[in-house]
Amino acid sequence: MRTLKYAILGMLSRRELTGYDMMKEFDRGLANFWYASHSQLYPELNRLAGEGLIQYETSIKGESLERKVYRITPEGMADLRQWLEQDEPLPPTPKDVFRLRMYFGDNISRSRLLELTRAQLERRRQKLTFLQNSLDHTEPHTGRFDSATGDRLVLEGAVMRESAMVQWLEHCIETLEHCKSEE
Amino acid sequence: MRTLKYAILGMLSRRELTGYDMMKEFDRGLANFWYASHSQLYPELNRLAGEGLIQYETSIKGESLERKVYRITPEGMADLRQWLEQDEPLPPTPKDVFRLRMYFGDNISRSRLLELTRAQLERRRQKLTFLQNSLDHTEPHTGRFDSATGDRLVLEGAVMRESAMVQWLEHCIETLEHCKSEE
DNA sequence: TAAGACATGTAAGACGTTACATGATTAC
DNA sequence: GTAATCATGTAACGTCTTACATGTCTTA
Repeated sequence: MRTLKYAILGMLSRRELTGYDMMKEFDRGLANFWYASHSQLYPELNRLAGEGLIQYETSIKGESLERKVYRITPEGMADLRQWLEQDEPLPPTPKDVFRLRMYFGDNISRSRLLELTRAQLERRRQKLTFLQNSLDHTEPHTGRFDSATGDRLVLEGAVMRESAMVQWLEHCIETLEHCKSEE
Repeated sequence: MRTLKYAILGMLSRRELTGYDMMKEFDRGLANFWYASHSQLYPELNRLAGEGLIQYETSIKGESLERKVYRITPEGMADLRQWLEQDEPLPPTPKDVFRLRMYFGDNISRSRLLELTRAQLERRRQKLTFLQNSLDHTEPHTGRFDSATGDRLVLEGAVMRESAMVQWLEHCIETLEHCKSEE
C-alpha cells in the first residue's frame, strides 16, 4: 500500500523538508498515527525522487555539511490527492501486546498481573497528560479548513484514544481486585 | 519479539487445537488484539514443535484427511509464563491510515473529506454494534480469576476502544461541518 | 454434484527493525 | 574538548502479505 510514501508526500505538501526534518516530524505530530526509522525513510526518499514525485536541492550548512532539501512535484501532489480521496474498508484491529498478556493472564498469579497492569496504567496516564498538555498549548480552532485543522483533530483523537486506554486499564484493575483468590 | 509465538502458546494453554482451529481464533476472540495469516502460522507451528515448546498428534478425520492436533509442553508453559510476567515499556502508537488522511485532509475538498469520514463512521458504528452484541451474549463475570476473565476484559476493552473511535469521527464531522468554505 | 468448509503447506516480495557506518556542526 | 544534535546512508535480519499449490469432507 506504500503508506510511508504518502506520509512523506503529505509532509512535503506542507513545506520543504530534509530527511532529518521528517524524522523529527515522526516524533511530533505524526507520531500519533505514523512513524518510520531513518533506515526506512532515506531509501524511500531516493525512490520517490527516482519516480519524479519529489525533488531535492543540495544545500550546504556551515562549511561542508550537505543536506538534501526536498519538495513535492506537481506529479507528487496529484498522486497524494488521488490517494487522500480513496475510500477504504476498515483495517484490521491494531495489534496490542498488552491485551494479549491480559487475555492469557490467568496463567500467572493475579497479584503479578495486577502489578503489570498498574505499571501500564501509570505510563498511559503520563502519556495522556503529555497529549492533553500539547492540546492545551495548541492555538484554538479558527474556523478555517486548513492544515491546523488536521493538526488539531488528530491530537484530539490521540487524547480520546489514550483516555479510553486509561479507562480500560482502570476497569481491568478493578475487576482483578474483586476476583476471588484462585486458591 | 516473536509475539506470534506467545499468541500460539497462549491459545494452547487453554486447549488442544489444530492450526486451522487457531486461524478461527484469530477471527474471534483474539481478533481484538492479534491476528496472523495461515502462511505465517503453519511455519511458526513447525518451528515451535522443533523447539520442543509444542507437540502434535496426527489424527485422521473421515477417510484420510490428516490434521495435526497440537498441545503445549511443560517447556512451552514455562516459556509462556515467563513472557506473561514481563513488564514492558509502552509500544509506539499504533499506525492508523485514516488518521493520516485526516491529518493531510486540507489537500482535498472539505466535502470529499466529509464523505470519507461519514463512510468511516458508518463502518465503525457497525463494528461497535457487533462488539457490544458479543459482550451482551457473554456470560457475566463470576468473580473467579480464570480464562473467562481475560475473554471478558479484552472484549470490554475492544468496545471502549471502538467507542472512542466513533466519538472521534463524530467530532471530526462536526468540526468539518462548521468550517468556513475554503473558497 | 457443486459449493463451502476443513486442512496444510511453500515462495516471492514488501515492510519494518536493529545494527553498522561515517562525518560535520553547535552549545556547553 | 566533548557531548548532543545535525545529517545521510547500507546490510542483515525478522515480520507479514499475497499468491501459488493441493487435497478431503460435508451439506444442500
